[in-house]
Amino acid sequence: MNREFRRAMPLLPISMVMQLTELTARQIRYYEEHKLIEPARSESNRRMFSLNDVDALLEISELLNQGINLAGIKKVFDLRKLNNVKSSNKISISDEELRSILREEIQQAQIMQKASLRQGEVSRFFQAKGE
DNA sequence: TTTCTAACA
DNA sequence: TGTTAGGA
Repeated sequence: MNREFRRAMPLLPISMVMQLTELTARQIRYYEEHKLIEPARSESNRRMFSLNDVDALLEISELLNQGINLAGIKKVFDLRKLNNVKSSNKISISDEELRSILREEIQQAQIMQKASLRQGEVSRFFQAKGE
């Protein structure tokens, strides 16, 4: 149980995490606001990230690129916790179920994209009608 | 110099 | 999300 301890050790300042994840400070802080990560704080209130935080952020950007929104990512993370909490509690959620949910999230994201396009067309229509 | 919070032409 | 102000 030493590796876990090291991975959870807050060591990196936000500047390092920015380079490691290619994310902007704004994004990193934003994800923290939404509880996707919970970096520790130094005595001077500076965020101190652990390797676990870096991994989480890398995964967040991946899922984001796949079209999933923060709410979806939050679900995926929460489900994973619920699934990990104290050894794989016998039944809990299977890997297959987790992937299934992830698939649905991606689908929903695609649907939302199409919806946005339609909304754009609709708004253009009204603008044209007004002009 | 670096990072923090809050806020928005 | 970007960006910036103002403080630590």
